[in-house]
Amino acid sequence: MELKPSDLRRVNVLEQSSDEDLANLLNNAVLRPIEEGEFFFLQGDPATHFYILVSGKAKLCQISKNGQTTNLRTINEWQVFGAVGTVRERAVYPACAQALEHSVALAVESRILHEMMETRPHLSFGLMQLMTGYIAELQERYRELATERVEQRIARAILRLVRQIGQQSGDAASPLELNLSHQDLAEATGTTIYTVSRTLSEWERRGIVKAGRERVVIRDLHGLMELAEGTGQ
Amino acid sequence: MELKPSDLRRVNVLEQSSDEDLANLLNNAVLRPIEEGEFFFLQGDPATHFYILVSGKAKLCQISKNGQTTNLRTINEWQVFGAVGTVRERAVYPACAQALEHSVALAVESRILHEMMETRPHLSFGLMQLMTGYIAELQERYRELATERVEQRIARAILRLVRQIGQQSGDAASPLELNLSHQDLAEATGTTIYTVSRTLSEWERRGIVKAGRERVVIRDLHGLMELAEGTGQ
DNA sequence: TTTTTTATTTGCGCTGGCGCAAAGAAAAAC
DNA sequence: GTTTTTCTTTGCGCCAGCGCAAATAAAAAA
Repeated sequence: MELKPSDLRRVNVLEQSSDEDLANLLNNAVLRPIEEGEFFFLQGDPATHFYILVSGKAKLCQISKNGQTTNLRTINEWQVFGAVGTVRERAVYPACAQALEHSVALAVESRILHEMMETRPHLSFGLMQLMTGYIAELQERYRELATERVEQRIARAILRLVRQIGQQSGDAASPLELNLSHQDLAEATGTTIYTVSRTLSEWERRGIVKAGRERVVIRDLHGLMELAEGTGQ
Repeated sequence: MELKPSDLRRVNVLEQSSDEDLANLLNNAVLRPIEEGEFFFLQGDPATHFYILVSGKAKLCQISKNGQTTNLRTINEWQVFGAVGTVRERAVYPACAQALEHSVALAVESRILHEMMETRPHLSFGLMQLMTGYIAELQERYRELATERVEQRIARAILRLVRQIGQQSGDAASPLELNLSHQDLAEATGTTIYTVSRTLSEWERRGIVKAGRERVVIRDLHGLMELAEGTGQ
């Protein structure tokens, strides 16, 4: 695979960048193909590069000492991740990035973007917008985890993914089918595969979803939204 | 109370700013005194201003529909909060800011800082450093909430506050006494006042802390750290 | 001082969700 | 095809933590 500078305009933060800048980024970057399940970087690694996901799908997660994984967010094509190093010298990644399928990311030296941001405010603003959006989502999910029941959190997680994918594909019609395992859902909502399974089974009985192996089909979007809102009880 | 431009250098982000810039900020700002329990802003309000806490203490929190409060972080003197509006037009605050005691904050028009950042990269980097630090903390707390027991989370919350205050006062000797109610701890760790009370009572029996009304004195810092690490079992 | 308010403690019962274990089902590898 | 691996389901027992209710204690107000 070969990337042209202009391809990078598909990245939100780089929309308005000049050809020279984009070429400069490419010159200080390498394409890193990563197999499913492998890591782009681990929590605690020196944040020497920031990444742009070129193809595939990945997730940001934290792994606790006892081996439990917590999903923080999913990363889709042309999204930036691991950008802490562009902001602070000798930073380390505060989470790990794992490929959910065979994926390719462009690893760009943090220093380069940092230097560019010195003179290109739109880059800083783009990155800050990413950060504030991410903070808002994290805060919301934190509150959910602290105050809501598992069923509600699973409903929200599914709807969040639906929105994310719909937004990315630009489709007006929501994709009512998701590829995600119970494991994924459990890690994203802070519960266990057993509880996810029981919850989905119950929903299937009620005609809200249809669950398959690593697949969830939404049958009653409205009903699911009610569950997410905690209405219904 | 009257603020001099140079006072603003106590704010991390503004350390390196020129006198003119600081004066400019002050000219577009007002001091807002807020009584204990009242709000600087609510979640969803238009983010027209960003704030610098001049005196007192505040917290960022979310309040869910059913009235439950979740504490996101505490804000100490000379810290910046509510800065989303400086990054994006027509942004709204993703959380609310509540005074924990009688407090005064400088409310600066978001637009001003935004304009300054166009030409002063160090401001952007300062703000981004705040954001990345906050993101790292949120991610960590999210994982804790998803994977750890209540006892461990309470221990961590207490230690976090100790570190925060020690860092702020610049004291080498940790302050082993905290002013915080069970309510605060419950909201910060996603549990209930009952469980906090039971946990502290148990710790008191074991000689780890001494609990009073809106007060926690740490007797055995090492023991508390072991609880936070999940060692001990 | 007394009264009122606010914070904390604790007994008690209950339940949401955990997690083992074992079986079933779908996919992948051979 | 068969075997192996991976994912899902479900019965079962259990317990961490919830939350009411009532008592107690400490502070604040009168």
